[in-house]
Amino acid sequence: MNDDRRLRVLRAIVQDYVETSEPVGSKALLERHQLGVSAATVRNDMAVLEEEGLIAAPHTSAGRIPTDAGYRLFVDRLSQVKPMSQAEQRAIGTLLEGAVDLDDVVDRTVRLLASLTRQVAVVQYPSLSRSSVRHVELVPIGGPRLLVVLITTTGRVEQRVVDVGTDLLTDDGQSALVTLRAEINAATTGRVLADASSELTSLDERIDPSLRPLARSVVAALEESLVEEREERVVLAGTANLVRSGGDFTASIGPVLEALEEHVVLLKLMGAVAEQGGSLAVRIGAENPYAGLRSTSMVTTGYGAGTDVVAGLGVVGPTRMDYPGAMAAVRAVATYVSRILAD
Amino acid sequence: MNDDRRLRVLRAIVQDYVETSEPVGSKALLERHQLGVSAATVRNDMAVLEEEGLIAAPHTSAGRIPTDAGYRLFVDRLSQVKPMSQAEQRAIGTLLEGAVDLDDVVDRTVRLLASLTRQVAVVQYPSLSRSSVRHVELVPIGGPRLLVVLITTTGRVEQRVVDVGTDLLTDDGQSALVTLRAEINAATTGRVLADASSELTSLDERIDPSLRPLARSVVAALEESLVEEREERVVLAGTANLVRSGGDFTASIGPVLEALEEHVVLLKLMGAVAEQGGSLAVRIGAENPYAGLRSTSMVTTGYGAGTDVVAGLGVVGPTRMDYPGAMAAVRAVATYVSRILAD
DNA sequence: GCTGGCACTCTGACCACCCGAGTGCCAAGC
DNA sequence: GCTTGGCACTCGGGTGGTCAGAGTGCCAGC
Repeated sequence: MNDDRRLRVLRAIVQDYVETSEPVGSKALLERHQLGVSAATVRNDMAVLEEEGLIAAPHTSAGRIPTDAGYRLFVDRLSQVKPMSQAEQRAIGTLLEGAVDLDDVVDRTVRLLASLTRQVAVVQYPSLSRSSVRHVELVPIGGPRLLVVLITTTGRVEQRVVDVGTDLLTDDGQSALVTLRAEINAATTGRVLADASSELTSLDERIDPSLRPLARSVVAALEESLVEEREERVVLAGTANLVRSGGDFTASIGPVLEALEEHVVLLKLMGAVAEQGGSLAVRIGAENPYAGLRSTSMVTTGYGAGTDVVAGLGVVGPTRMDYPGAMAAVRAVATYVSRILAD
Repeated sequence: MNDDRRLRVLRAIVQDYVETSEPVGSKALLERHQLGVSAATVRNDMAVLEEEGLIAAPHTSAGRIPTDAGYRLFVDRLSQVKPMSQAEQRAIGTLLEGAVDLDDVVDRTVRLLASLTRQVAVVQYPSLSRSSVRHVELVPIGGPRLLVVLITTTGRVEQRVVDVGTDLLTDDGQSALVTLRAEINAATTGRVLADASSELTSLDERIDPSLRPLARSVVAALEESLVEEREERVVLAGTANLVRSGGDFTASIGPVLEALEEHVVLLKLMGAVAEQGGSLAVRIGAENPYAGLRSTSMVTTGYGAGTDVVAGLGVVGPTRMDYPGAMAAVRAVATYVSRILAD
């Protein structure tokens, strides 16, 4: 009973504080929520909550604000992700379906997420290493030069030009190419890039010895494309929301902006999420391993073509953030993007 | 004589204000510059400069700060672009030469520019419409499906898949492709994209009638790639510098961030510069047509492969900005990037 | 275990004050 | 005719005091 009400008080405090961005006192709470008890009782509850480290008072005679632990409890047990309205769902769908290519999908997604949540949105480009091979193409482009094209399930296209040493425009060259192309596609199509890479190394033994020199240069080029780390990219939008976000940390906005420019950091955070199976992850304040983001929270999730998680997306904002709203938006957007990438 | 000294005073004011970001008074000026006259004289000069609208006093008993017009005069007549040191030049060169592809070049460039100037750096992706065709490749990828690849002189690769209606893996199909590929490359290689596009439309008449259906689908796909507007992209770095930039407009940082997110706006501004021949352009404060950027200045220039201007780059910062330094950095970086893209 | 009441505390707003930086102007000097 | 030293004036910003309000903790009673 008692315990239960205390949690209701905590929830009310979080909600009010998120809305007003001012410390909330016992009286204000009573006015805005039907708690059915008096201010004094609420005060007692608050005292207990403070002892438990869930809320804190900036100074003696101000209201309370939730601590990181308070938000954590709120997110874990006191809130449910509020579903997006039909209209919002449709809006998301139609906006994203208008995209013409991968760049455009990512661009639209990040802007959409920023405007839905009024926070900073972060979208990771579909990661090469977690996507799989759709097709490999070998294109002779004059003399001994060959264009090796790798197309992934996420729509990304990587290409390399290699010099294979022998003229490819002869009949022999052509037929060698046809064989090799078939072999390579048989070995790699549909596989995750890492697997494809290991398949390729064993290809050498299975193939006709006369083709080996050619095969080796092509495989080398492909491996390069496959292990490519640098292609891990993220895109941001809505950084302006940081300053407008309620004067929360207007002062300390600098470090946050700096942290956001460190794409590597963001990638790490996204990556960690994607690993853990793609469900919604919330990182609150100091839970964040990176100093610059200690005063912020992140809501992230994985997305990908169909059910494979190939990248992450999410939002970054002040710890005083509308968690249910952000979680709903992040989840909804991820679902739609995944659906679109599946094509 | 008189006039001359007055300009020296203006220059001193600009320099001091840029450095200290505090209104500069007559006494402070004397301490830091050898003007050879007394404070009273400087005061008289200041009064005149104020009448001419080149400087202004925030309030009665504070020093003066330059107006937009004052900065303009400073940039036009009182400053020379200070050359970068040998060491800096080398650093720029080696950093940029390490880039592995176009994305990487742009990424490194924008970060470099941000850290050199400690401002927000903006780099436009080499614009498709102003670059030219390096090579067109046609790749059959099974059945009637054909991958059309367009490679530009700036290293950008665009591709489209088209369904041409007939099977291409037959002997007839192959030889048709070879012919068409040769024709298309002959017509387009080396041409600016717009020209290439018009060449293609006339190709239809010259080609063997039996190839026309095939040619038409390929040309249609190419045209799509060629006119592509959406590919106009910009990349930003150093937004954190905005807040750290001396508390200048810490309050009004929001609108600026918003304006910077409007990539279209930035593109317009860059575009305008590129048009006018690629020389260094400086836009000061209210000279800027976009409301959000009224309190900022931009230093921009064009760059491109060799001498062709294909895109713009520059920095955005407070009007109180180190113009000579920014101009030097922008120019130097543009030169190096152009050189690298020329390969 | 809840409630009303009361004394206490702290912040933030408001105000008055003063100091110092900086100005404008003037009369004298080169 | 420009330059200079001098002087009165102005105004912003910092300091310190006061006050009201919001909020708390605690206690005694139901």
